[in-house]
Amino acid sequence: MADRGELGQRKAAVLHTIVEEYVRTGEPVGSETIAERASLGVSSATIRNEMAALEELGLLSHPHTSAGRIPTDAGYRHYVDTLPARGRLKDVQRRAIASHFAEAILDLEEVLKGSVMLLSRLTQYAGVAVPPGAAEEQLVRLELIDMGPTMMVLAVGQHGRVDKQILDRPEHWSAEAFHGAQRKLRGLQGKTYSDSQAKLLELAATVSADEHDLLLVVADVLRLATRGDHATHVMVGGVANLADEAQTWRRETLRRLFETLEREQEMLQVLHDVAADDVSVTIGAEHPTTGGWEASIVTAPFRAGDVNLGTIGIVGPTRMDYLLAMASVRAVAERLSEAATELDQ
Amino acid sequence: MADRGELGQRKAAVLHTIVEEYVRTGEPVGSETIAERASLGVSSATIRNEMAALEELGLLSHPHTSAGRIPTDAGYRHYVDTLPARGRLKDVQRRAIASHFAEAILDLEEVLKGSVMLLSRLTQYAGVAVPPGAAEEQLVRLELIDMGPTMMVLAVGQHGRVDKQILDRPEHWSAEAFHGAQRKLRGLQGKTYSDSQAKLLELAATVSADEHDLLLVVADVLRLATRGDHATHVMVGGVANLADEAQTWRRETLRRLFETLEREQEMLQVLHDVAADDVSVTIGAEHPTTGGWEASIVTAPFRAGDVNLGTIGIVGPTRMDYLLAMASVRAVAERLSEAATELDQ
DNA sequence: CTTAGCACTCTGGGGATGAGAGTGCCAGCT
DNA sequence: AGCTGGCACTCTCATCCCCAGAGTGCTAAG
Repeated sequence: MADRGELGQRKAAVLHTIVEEYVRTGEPVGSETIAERASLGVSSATIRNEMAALEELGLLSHPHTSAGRIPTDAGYRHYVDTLPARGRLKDVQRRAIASHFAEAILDLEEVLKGSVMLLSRLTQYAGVAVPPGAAEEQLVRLELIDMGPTMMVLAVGQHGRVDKQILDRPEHWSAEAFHGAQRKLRGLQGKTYSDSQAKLLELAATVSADEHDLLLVVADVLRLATRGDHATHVMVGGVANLADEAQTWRRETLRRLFETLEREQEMLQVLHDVAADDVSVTIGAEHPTTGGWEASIVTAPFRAGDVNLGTIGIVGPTRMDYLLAMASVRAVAERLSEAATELDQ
Repeated sequence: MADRGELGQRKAAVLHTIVEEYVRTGEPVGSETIAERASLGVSSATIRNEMAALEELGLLSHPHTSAGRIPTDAGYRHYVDTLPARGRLKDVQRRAIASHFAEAILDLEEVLKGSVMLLSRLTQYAGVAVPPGAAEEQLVRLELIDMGPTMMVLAVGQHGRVDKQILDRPEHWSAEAFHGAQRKLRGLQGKTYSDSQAKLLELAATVSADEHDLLLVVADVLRLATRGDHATHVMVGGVANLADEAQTWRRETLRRLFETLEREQEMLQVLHDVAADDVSVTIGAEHPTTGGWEASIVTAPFRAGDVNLGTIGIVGPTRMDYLLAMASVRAVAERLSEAATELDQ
């Protein structure tokens, strides 16, 4: 067996057992328990020495003298980083995932919503997702619609994305400018969002001032749609799980957690910060925002081919079943990537 | 002063004082307190007699022998029904509402979302809303878009509503049928959703089988859009307020409350059940669903002219500041109606 | 009908206590 | 040198008791 981290094999084993036991029961774990559970062939006294050392290293903590140990954030971190194997989901869970992805995918957004709920059911935590930006998606419709006193910019993407924005008509309004703009927009159908946006800025320079304004407004709608980091809806689902009795959060912490989950901008920021190439785990105070709520985040990106589309994951207590969470998020993200890749062709 | 309900003036006054005091402090209210607060000119002994009678009537209850009284659901009901006057909002609150509706309304859906959050901030409870169905809205676009292996039905309403649905192509697919359908749909622009739906069913009878299928699919999308009771998104906002420490809910109750708030269908059902012409209050067990969570719902419809569009309101604990809640909901619903009416022209 | 007075009830906080869990350390063993 | 049994020590938590305080319900008198 290889060394785990820099701890030495036995310390690592002790740490792992403590994390798993604590996650399972919610009670601080004593040396006896570990001596029984982890088959290390040493007595509880030896375990006690190891635990003292682990506490010295900042990986464990002591609620009080005569209680067992609980992992610190750093302890969880070490545990997660030295997990010997990927978690395997149970058959029920695999079936749940399979059946969720069984039908042909029509609308990625719908599937994503469903996946968030699926993750929340699998893990009993809250599911979150950042849907794809539209940059490389092709436009199948791009319209400026006259709605009497207002106008609507409407963009429809190849994969079913629809962006709309309703705006006041610009002050300088003329039917010719409007029709001119409409015609130019029609010419952009088939191009990608970002190409169209660039093209619009170009075109805007060549036309009348009135039409110029209109085209810029449309360009701005496209800009917002392409930026994954703004004005996107963060999807959140299954938050009721966080209010479960099993969770140890105090009311005030729970409240702040819910508040953040509701603030899309803040959640986007958090999810953006924790994004990584593979399954990523952020534990408690590792992120300034989550530090305030004793929560951990497990996310993974999903892709179409090689391009990252978005992020999906879960939010739960630091005392989390990381193996389950990581396996679930990984599995769902993979299926989602397959689905998105297929859709992309 | 008129009789309040069938209780007699003094009993009603005692009940009102108990409700207000209990809502304010969260503590059971004793006879002394009432004798001081309600200036009835009688002693606490008399109040005690009245309280015993009110308890007999099922309007008050006793946590234990030597505690004060707290209102039952029926007690709150009587209180709400015999409120002497409409609540007046404080200046800050009126200003918050005014400033929220200060800008010209462009997109009713956006305004509605904002209004839900506004209500949740005003009352410190959770805001909810059922957005309008589309029945009487005019279609400004109705399209069938070829998206390769799938197709999208896209409907855009006069007031900014956008409905989309992505579907598999029907088995019997032909370019002619598709173009035929597209042409017919274009002819429906300017009509209302429900007229268009009816017209589509008519048209479907007169065309080829392939085209028939396409038109029916579109008709079904319109049908869903017009039904306020299905496939609509219930808007929910400010749920974090419900997790506040001041709320007395047990964890399990809180959890069930959140669960229901997340289930759109169930919330739609509840909000549909409690809907009324004016501000409506549903207290605790008065509704089977809310009975389970010791919560009350205050809602009001909003209208454009005379037609009901949707419902907006709040969900909070039965121990709620009903005066504030009703005044806030009423004020926001009124402003919303004004805005919607203006938009309608 | 109202009220003062009073006995009674129940809660909740404040010790006190003891069992139990778990630690830390030491001395002896391998 | 590392492991272990043994043991004293510490701290929590549940329990019990007790009492003050709040509030009631009833009675008898105004």
